[in-house]
This record gives sequence, C-alpha cells and structure tokens, in this order.
Amino acid sequence: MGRPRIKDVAARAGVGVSTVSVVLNNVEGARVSLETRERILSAARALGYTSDPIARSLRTRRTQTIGFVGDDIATTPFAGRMIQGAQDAAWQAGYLLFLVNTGGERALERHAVRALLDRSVDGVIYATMYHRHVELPELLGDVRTVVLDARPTGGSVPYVVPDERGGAAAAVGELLRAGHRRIGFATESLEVPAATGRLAGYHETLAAAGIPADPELVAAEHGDTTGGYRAAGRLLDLDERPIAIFCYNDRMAMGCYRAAAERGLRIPHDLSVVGYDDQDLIAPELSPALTTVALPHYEMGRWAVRRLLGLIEDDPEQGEQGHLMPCPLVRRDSVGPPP
Amino acid sequence: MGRPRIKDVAARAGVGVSTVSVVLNNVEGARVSLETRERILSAARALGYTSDPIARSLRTRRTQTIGFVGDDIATTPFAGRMIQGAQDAAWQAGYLLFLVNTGGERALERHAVRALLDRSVDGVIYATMYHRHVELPELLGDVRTVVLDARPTGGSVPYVVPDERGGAAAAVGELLRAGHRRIGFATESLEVPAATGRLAGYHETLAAAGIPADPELVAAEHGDTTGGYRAAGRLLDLDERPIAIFCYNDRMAMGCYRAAAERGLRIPHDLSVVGYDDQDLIAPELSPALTTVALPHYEMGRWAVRRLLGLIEDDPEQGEQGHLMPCPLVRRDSVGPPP
DNA sequence: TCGATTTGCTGAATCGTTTCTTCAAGGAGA
DNA sequence: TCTCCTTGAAGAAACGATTCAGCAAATCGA
Repeated sequence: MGRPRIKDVAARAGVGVSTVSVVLNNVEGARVSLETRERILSAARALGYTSDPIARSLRTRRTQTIGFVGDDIATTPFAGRMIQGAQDAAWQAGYLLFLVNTGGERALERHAVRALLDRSVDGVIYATMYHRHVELPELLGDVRTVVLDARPTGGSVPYVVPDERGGAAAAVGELLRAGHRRIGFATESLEVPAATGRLAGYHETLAAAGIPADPELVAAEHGDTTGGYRAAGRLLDLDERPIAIFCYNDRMAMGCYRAAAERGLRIPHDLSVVGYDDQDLIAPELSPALTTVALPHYEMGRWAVRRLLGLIEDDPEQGEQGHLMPCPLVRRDSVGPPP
Repeated sequence: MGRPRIKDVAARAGVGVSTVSVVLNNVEGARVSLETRERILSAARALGYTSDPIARSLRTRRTQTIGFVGDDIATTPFAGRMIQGAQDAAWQAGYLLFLVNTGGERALERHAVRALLDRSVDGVIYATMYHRHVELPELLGDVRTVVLDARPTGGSVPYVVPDERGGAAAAVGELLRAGHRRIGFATESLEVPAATGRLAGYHETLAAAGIPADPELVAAEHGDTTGGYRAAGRLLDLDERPIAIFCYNDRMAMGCYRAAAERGLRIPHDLSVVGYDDQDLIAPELSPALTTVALPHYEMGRWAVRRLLGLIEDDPEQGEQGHLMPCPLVRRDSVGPPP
C-alpha cells in the first residue's frame, strides 16, 4: 500500500493532519500538549513515516537540493575530489547534489542553469576544473551561488581558489631549508592564475631569503611532460646550472626527471625536485617519489558547499567573499641537500 | 512577479488551465482545435512558460531524475568518466542526476538509497569504481536499477562491465601481429574479475595462435608500479626471457619500463610492452608512449543510463541483462617487431 | 426533424504537504 | 454568572501542475 502519508499518521494518532505537521516539524510557538505530541511521534515511528519532499517543496519552495555545474568532470582527476568534497558537505547537511557538466559550452551552460533553476535548487556551485577567471552566466543572478576553483569577474559572488602563492612559497621554502640557494623554476608559459601565482610565490620566497632574482633560472614551457622535459633541459644546460628545480606541476616534474636522467644526474643526490598538484598516479609513483604541493580540491569543494549553505540557511551577509585554500606540502624523496 | 504559471498562460490565451496542460503536454487523443492550440502555444512562448517540475512530480509521481550512487568517486580517475557518461546520457533525455557517494560504507549506502527513494527518483544507477561482484542493498528492490561496472550477485538486475577478456585478447593479438611468440603476462595477484578475465583472454589468444601455455611467463604481483617492476623483473630475468610483456595495467607497465631500463633494454626495440586502462597521466606520458587497452568507462556510464531509461520509459522487459562493453586497443609506440 | 454522436473545451478533484484561520473548551477575573 | 483570555487542536486554503467527468454546441444519420 505504498509509503504512509501524513494523514495515515494523523488517523493512527487520532488527530488532524495539521497537528501532525506541526509536531513533526517542531514548529516554534505551536501549542500541542505533551501527550498528543508523543502520540503523534510514536505513530509516525510505528508507520515509518517520512514526509514526501516533493509535496513539501511545492509548499515551501525549498528543495534541499543544490546544483553543481562544472565545465568538465572527466578530463581531470581533480574534478572528482572537488565533487566529492561538495557531495560530502551537502550530504552532511541533508542536501542532495544535482550534477551537471557542460563541457565548457556556453549554450549548454545556460541551458543547464535554467534546468537547475526550473527545479528550484536552493543554490548552485559553479565549478571549473582548473583555476581561472570566469564570467558567470547571467541566470545565476537569480539564485545563491558559490564559485569553486575560479575567480568570478565582477560581481560579488563568494569563491574559493587554491593559494598558489602560498603553495609555491612552501615548495621553495622546502628547498631553501634543505640548503639550496640556486633554485630554478620550470613554469607554464600560459598566463593562467596558477602560473602567475606560483611565480609570484617563487620570487617572494627567494627575495625574503635574500637571494637575488635570476631571470635565467625561470624557464617557461607547456605545462606537460614534454614541456617539463624541455624547460628542465634548458635549466640543466645552463653554465651555472641550478641544483634544485621547482616545477610548475607534477607532469613537468616527470619531464624533469627524464631530462635529469639523460644527463646522468641522480635525484635527489645531484638534483632536488619539487612538483605541484600531488597527482595520484605520478607523484608517489615516480622514483624517487616526488616531493610536491597538494592542490586542496576536496577541501575547496567542502568549503564551497558550506559557504553556500550559509548563504541559504543563515544570514546571507556573513562569511568571506573570496577564500584562498592553503596548498600543503607533501614530503617525499626528491629533495636532498646540495651536493 | 516571478515565473509565469500555467494559469497565466491560460488567462492570456483565454482558455482554461486544463486545456493549456493538454496542449503543452501533447496529450494523445485530446480534442483541441488547431486555432486554440496555436493561441496557447504562442501565449506560452510569449510568457516564457515552463512547467514547474515539482508540481508536476507531485501529480505524476515522476521526477525526471535519476540517482547515481557510487562507492567512491575521488580515488580513481575513471570514476569521472563513468559519471560523465551517465550524466551526458541523462541530460540528453532531459533527466538530472543526483550524485551520492557512499565511500563503500554499507550503512551510508542504505541511507543514501533511502534518501533517493524518498525523493522519488525514477531510477538508480549503482556504480562501483572498479570491476567487481556486489550485493545490492535490499531497498533497491523498490526501484528500477542498473548496475555499473560491477556484476550483481543473484537477482536479475541489468549490469554492464568491461569485456576484460576481449581487451586482453586485443592486447595479446597486437603483440602476435607484431610477430611475437614469447609473450609474458605481468598480472595482478588479487582474484578480481579484471585479473581472471584478462588472464583468460591472454591464454585463449595464445592458444588460438597455437602457442603452448608456459606458466613461467605469467608473473603475479600487486597491481601497482612496484608490483609491475617486480613482475617484469622476474620475467626479464628468466633464462629464456619474453621479448614482449602484456601488463595487467598501466601502472604495472610503468614499473615494467623501469625494470627494462635497469637491464639496458630499450622499448620497443628490445622489448614490446602493452598495458591496460589507458590512464591519461601514464600511458601517453611514458616514453615511449604506451600501447594499451582502454577501459570504456564513459561508454559504460552511457549504456547504464540508457538501459535505465529503457526500464523507466519503455517496456521493462526488453534489453540485455548483462552487457560486456568492448575495451578498445590504443596503439602508441611501445610495440615493435621482435629483435 | 429529432435523437444520437462527436467535438471542443471547462471545472473540479487530486497529489501530499504547510500554514493560516477558526473554534470549542476551560479557567480566570469581576 | 457572565465575559474574556488562553490553550489545544482542527479545517481549509494554498502550492502548481495533471486528469477525469461532464457539458454545451455542432454534426450526423435516417
């Protein structure tokens, strides 16, 4: 006979449905005697009653649902972490996550946001799969929104991005602590926030240690294995070669390992290397395992949903506007003292 | 003044709401003159009316929503592909995907399924992040379900898994075509379906080519880089070493590369290698790039949702029970002719 | 021409809640 | 004893759709 309805509970407890509703929702200021209250509660328990979210939503205009729109969830292994962080936070609060991915197409994106608004989601997480600047779809003006792993242009929407600068500082700091002074940076040539942030962190940290900047030590290439191989090659062929290289990401570090191997340099004995991203399939698997900086995707996902729930349930005006999530250093075996 | 309601459309077109509903839903056998039909359509267009899915769901008991419950979406890069395939298929059919991940905890899983049932999802995809046998939560008996990347024990629920056997056959076939006869297999020591399937495919293909099985040529270790390194090492140190190795997965292949390098063997000149999984961050990035077999996660995700939609919208009895999704060979540079 | 059928449309019930208004009963105060 | 509050609870009106039953007007057959 299907799920019990509120009227079944009411009948069993011998009261009206409104009273049941009031009791089950713990409505403030409602006047129900302790006795009937308990009668209702036990009837509900006996029947295993749970209220129908659809009917409830129709009345309350709240769905306990949030939309997660991302540009691409398959192409990067990081995406899963963000989604998982978001999902966990939502779940804990009793919310469910609608997942939509747009493949980065603007039209599909609009369509997706519209579909989510149609379903009256209580809020939207707008996520990008790598740190960048984005222009939000206009429709998002109609719903509480938090931006994840991107910085919205204009507008005053809360967002969270990795602290690239701090992460780079941690990486370079680790090399400094090991005793290195001549530290190269194999960076990404594209002008993305991650690149500029990490470069800034690299420079600042060296400066703070009293080491003059040497433009020769910064080599920019594509941010992949081949790029890393090239950039590291250039650095290692310098007259006065660096004995430590900070790589823009783990893939470049992988290329760097190869460049080092070809020159007969042993890591970390002859060359120390630090990466960035802490990619599961690279960093721990290289030999020696790569010391790197982790991207806090899970934490960012959590933060974004928590912030969104704050917007939905609490005072909309409190809370940070933009949050820099720290990138922790992950120590492995690719850093050693200078030879 | 908020979104337009059906009654606004009715008022504008000068008809009753029921007529609007009938026209907008293209109800079969409804008798509405062409003229009023067009009047309604244009009114709806003018107001930008879209029906409220919540109210509709309350009446129809259908939500155009499907639940995706997975055991873990962060730990593997494959998960994203499955989700994306599922999401794309759902989106195309006008369905939205509720994503829940359970971390593999049985209690949380029950709770998740209950939450999805509460919300009256039209169906559920039950996915695991690596190919295995699973026992479905009982509650799933109450809803249409398709199992993704796992084989349900008992029951008669449709499922889709990779064709491990066929994939292995493709890999070994590739080596045979290159002219190899003495082909080693570095396999996973755990008794998982992927391992037994691939082993079977390996044996069958060799047998079909008239090559007698040689137990020496099968080395089982952990399915990671170190395991691959060990297994390949054992194979390469054989008196009559194989000149081609099929690896259980790309990570083992990565270890195999290292083992080969340490013995001064060049790939593919002295040794041909084929992997499995086609992992983004490994297969194309190794040097030489790894010839491997791709796991059809995206396709499986799509298939699962399509099958589920069939269950929901069409005759529930048609369609396959269990589907083996082919694993295509991805040719790169790690296979060459025997020396 | 008259009853029967078809056509085109409408009103009202319904889905399962929440919430507002109303109401009876009991107690207090005068 | 009569009025006025307070308490405890019920009834009914939303919410926004779908759908069923019904009802005029038009058409048809004989």
